[in-house]
Amino acid sequence: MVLDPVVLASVASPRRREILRLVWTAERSAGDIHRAMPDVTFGAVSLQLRALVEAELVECRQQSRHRYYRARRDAFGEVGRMLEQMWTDALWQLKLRAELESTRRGPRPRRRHGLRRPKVRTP
Amino acid sequence: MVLDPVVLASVASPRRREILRLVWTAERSAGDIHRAMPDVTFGAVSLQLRALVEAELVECRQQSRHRYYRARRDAFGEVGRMLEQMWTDALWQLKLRAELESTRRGPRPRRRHGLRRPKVRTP
DNA sequence: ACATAATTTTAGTTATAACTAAAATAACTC
DNA sequence: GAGTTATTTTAGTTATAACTAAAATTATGT
Repeated sequence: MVLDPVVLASVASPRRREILRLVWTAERSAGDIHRAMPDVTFGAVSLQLRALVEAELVECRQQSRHRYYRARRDAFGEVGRMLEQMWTDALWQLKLRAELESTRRGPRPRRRHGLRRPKVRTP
Repeated sequence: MVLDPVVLASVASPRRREILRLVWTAERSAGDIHRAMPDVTFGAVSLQLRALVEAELVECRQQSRHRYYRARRDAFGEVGRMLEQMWTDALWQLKLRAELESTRRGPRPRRRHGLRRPKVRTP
């Protein structure tokens, strides 16, 4: 099995690597994954999960209201071992945060309409 | 040496992989590289070469009017072996062309000003 | 049937990668 | 120093990845 460009493109994104790390050894629900990534919206996580499923790198199982995702580790070939090795680095989280910050696209999160704090009256 | 995100991002681009293949085992001049890639302008090649040099994955030597580029193979770690393996695949060129087509950005090449064909008079 | 919870989908935004064309630079030749 | 060759740089274009907010969907409990 030769190195697949789809695998390369998928793991080149720090956000997708973050998700892959979470679903690498155990399955996790979408909400669970989102709670581990407080710097993005649920929608953004859902879209990346869809991309990973479409790339056939992650699979999804539905049970009641939840959807559980997990990595298809065998689909990564040698890259899988490299990722695992990467995650043993004590600094990987720090490096990941830095990369996420520096490569961020799209609008920055604004306060959601329904969660706006009520104005505090200054008497 | 752990897997470097810079290496990942660099080799995730099919255009840069194409260049890396050309400068992997021997050094080549910029013009030489461009002649092997007739679907892009010289400028585009030059910019990708600069990106690879800045990522410290390629080095450049100047001699008279030419600049010779070559890959710093040791900087790729395990990914280097994976690329080499990829290039042994009989279909890699075909797959690369397909990927280049499908991921193309920017304006399509237009006929250059100076190379415009003169109008043929229809008497 | 209705409310709630989990998740996806849609429509719109932003930043940027990857290109183009053309101008600029640098080194050589005459 | 004018012309030629090799290459880089600049300014502008285009397509798209990665996001947001909000609406829609789906399943479950009451």
